[in-house]
Amino acid sequence: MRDIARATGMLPGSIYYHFASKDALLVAVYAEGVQRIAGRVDRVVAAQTTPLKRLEAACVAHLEMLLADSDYAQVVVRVLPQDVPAASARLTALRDDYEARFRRLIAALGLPRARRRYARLTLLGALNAAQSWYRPGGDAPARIARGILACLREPLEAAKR
Amino acid sequence: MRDIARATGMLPGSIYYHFASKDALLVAVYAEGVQRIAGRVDRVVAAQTTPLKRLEAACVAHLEMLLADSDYAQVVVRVLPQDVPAASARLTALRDDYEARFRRLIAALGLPRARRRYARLTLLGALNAAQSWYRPGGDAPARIARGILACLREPLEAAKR
DNA sequence: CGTAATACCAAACAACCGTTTGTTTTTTGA
DNA sequence: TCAAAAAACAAACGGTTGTTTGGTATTACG
Repeated sequence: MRDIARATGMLPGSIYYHFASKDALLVAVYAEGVQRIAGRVDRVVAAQTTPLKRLEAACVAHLEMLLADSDYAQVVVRVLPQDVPAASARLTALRDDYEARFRRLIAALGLPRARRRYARLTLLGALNAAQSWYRPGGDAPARIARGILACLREPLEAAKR
Repeated sequence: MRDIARATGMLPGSIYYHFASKDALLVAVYAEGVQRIAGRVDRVVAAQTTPLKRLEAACVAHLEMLLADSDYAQVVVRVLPQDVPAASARLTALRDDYEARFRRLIAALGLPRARRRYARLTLLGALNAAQSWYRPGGDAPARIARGILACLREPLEAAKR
């Protein structure tokens, strides 16, 4: 709280005029982060027409936000609802609401029902994990997103070259 | 440190006879966790002969350790090297050493070079993410591991039912 | 203009944190 | 058996933490 106060040019106590507690501030930042990512994803998805193009656009936007807007994204990805018992329900709701976008995008692909859930969890898990191994020098976020999506599109055992 | 002392029946200061600092203790737990997971993975991999069976066995063992032996696994998965600057090199080395197993297992599949890296990162990212959404009621760890691996084996756009 | 809401300051509170120091108990081995 | 090494205790250290309280500028508005 003292670090945040210094960064905003306030004294620590002044924060409590705006937020009831540290946890409440955390939730506000989390919500803002989710909203920023969701906003961008929604925008780029709307610009595409085929189910696959829409999913790809979502993955690229998701990862670009995760790796660029890193302060908010760090909170959204690394803070798990169970880390903040006092707000876990609220955080879970925000996360579920966001991930529903990918549920719908994947459902549009026409996969068998049983595979949809794992496709979503695999995709989001792999994308989010990129935040921990990404280094600015290597592949650009958009390329990484497409690389991960390609792993789900082209079978592992095919195409021995 | 006080919680750990209580759990081990010691006073807080006594821990410092065994470990130089809190970070040193963290590294020791991390190393022990990696060793436990790696040991089990190595054992089950050795029992399989084909490249694909070996990779599948590794995924199942990895996830079973992650979801069952949850105290050590929690440390190994959630603590990132950059979280502990004083020990980040040591943690990175441990993690790289473990993940090299998957690098080799995937290389044995005969994928084109360019795809191997993303296949590994996608697979490990998706498996590790399961730790945050897994709930004891649902699919068993082994089934989840196979479900995730199936996402990389069967193309996304195929098999409309 | 003046008053009331808004925003922030100044200072402290109590609890908690990782760690150190000197001492005592327990275990080991010659 | 008895000295030495190992292990744990007892108590505190200085610093950090989230938060509260009462006062003070600043702004908005009837």
